[in-house]
Amino acid sequence: MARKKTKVVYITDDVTRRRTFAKRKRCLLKKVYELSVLCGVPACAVVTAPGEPNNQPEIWPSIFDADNLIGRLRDLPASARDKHDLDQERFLSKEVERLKEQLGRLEKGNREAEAKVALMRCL
Amino acid sequence: MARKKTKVVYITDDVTRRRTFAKRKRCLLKKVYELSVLCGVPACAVVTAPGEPNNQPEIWPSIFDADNLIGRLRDLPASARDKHDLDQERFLSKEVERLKEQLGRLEKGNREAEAKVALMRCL
DNA sequence: ATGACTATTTATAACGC
DNA sequence: TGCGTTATAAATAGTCA
Repeated sequence: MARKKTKVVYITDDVTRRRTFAKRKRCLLKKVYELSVLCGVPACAVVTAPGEPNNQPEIWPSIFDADNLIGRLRDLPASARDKHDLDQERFLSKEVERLKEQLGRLEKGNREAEAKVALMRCL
Repeated sequence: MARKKTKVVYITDDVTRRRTFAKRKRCLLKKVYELSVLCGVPACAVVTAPGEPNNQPEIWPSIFDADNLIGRLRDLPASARDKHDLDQERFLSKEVERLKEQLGRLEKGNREAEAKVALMRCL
């Protein structure tokens, strides 16, 4: 994104990819930290590098915080279940549906498409 | 960070903080997406805004992926986490396996919820 | 508050060692 | 393979519509 505008596609050259990974990972975690502090909100990020040498997973703020935060979110719908069964039923059906789609994509090994779709949901 | 260099401290002004939150959250999720695609690595981010209006947690790529990724790291023995890594193929296989287990649990939960609703209709 | 618009600060791709 | 440096691309704080 500097000297030259780059497309968001997998970097095939090992050296370049590892270098980009290291740089961007660092900045990403910094951004998560800044957002968390500036806005006083819980946030976490996890990045791993399977298949790479020296693949320490990077987790911010910590694996415990991350696990805790995500676990809480995951359990939220469950706690609402007792009070709103109809909503919950709908929720579960949707989640199962989504998981099935996800499963299909994973089996095809099409993670990029999945990532794009996920991003579109967020933007 | 533009017009004026800002310190990384909690933004007390509600309007400013919410605006900053919205802008930065969007960019952050984009960064996670880019890193994931550029380097072909699993990554996730979670951001929430408790106490704010419209505080849907933002999770990328999805809560299941995030939970999966973090759970996997948590469950890994420290030695495996530090020294070695799964190659991409084994990684994907494991992910699929885990998703299938999750799918089974969800379906079970869904059946139970459906049964509950059906029961309520009779009472 | 929602979106567009800069002036600046940051992030970073390509180099250089 | 790793670090600095530098020229660009991106992000973004403040502002106005």
